[in-house]
Amino acid sequence: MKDTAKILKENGLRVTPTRLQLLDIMHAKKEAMSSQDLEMEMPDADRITLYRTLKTFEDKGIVHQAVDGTNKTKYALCVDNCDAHHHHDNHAHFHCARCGMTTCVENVSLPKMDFPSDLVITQASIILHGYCAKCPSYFPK
Amino acid sequence: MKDTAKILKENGLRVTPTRLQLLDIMHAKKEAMSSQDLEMEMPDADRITLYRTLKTFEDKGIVHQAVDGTNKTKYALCVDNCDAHHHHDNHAHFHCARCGMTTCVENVSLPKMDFPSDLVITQASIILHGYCAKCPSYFPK
DNA sequence: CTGTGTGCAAAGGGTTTGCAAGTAC
DNA sequence: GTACTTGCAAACCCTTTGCACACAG
Repeated sequence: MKDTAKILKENGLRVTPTRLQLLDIMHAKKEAMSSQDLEMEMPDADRITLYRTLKTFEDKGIVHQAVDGTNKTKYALCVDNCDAHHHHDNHAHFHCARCGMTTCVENVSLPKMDFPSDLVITQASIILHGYCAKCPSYFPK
Repeated sequence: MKDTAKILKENGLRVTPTRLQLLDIMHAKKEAMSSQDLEMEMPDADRITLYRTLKTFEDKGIVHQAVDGTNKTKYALCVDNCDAHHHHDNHAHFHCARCGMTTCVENVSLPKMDFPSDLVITQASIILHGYCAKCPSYFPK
């Protein structure tokens, strides 16, 4: 059985062409993708089905939303330790100001900080803005 | 001249009731506010004018968008060192999972981290999720 | 066969645009 | 008076919902 199919089965989901293709694409592209990005990659798929599939995957903990400061909902595959009840999306997200690409940056973890004592912090995310390796910087140092 | 009016003049904007009221409200509330929040605070103002005013303020560097992970655009007054060309919104944003309130947390600065060397980082933001002082935690420690 | 998944149409919500009337300066 | 602002209507996304048909198991 293909890996992608296995992921679906493990989550109690039926194996359909659209779901397989969506998983394949998200696995191939390392970037976080918006619905529109995915729509362009999957011209044959129905847009509504795409929305529903993404929501289903999100509920099952297969994908998570990646916030990159653009106010566009983007999705990325979850790492292994996510499940339906709790997302562990503690890595940083990098957003390129030029090409708009968003990637997960695994090696940046949140350092210890002094939070205001009246706040209960359950999760912290980091968004990095800048220019990716393929895009020249507008403001070279 | 009122302070709020001065801000407008300094940015080459005409002093109008809507703009004064918007600035007053955002100054009074310390929280980051969405268009809908502002609309409720300003029942007399036209929604479209509100959108345009926010965009104008953003262009002039008077307000900035505060990303809090909710995919809702929220706005907050800029600190002094913002200008039209460059926002310096390096403080953290806290979002309460219960009441939805978003505030700027001034005292949390981004510690030094090891970023991937092929990325040029121009700005880093921190989003803190949790429960504010007014909201009891769902998961008490 | 049974329940899940899909596709189409339509509705919903937030945001932007065009244009004429109103207003700050 | 002139240019900037506003207000209304309409358009424009993006996303969700309803429902009948199709398909995986």
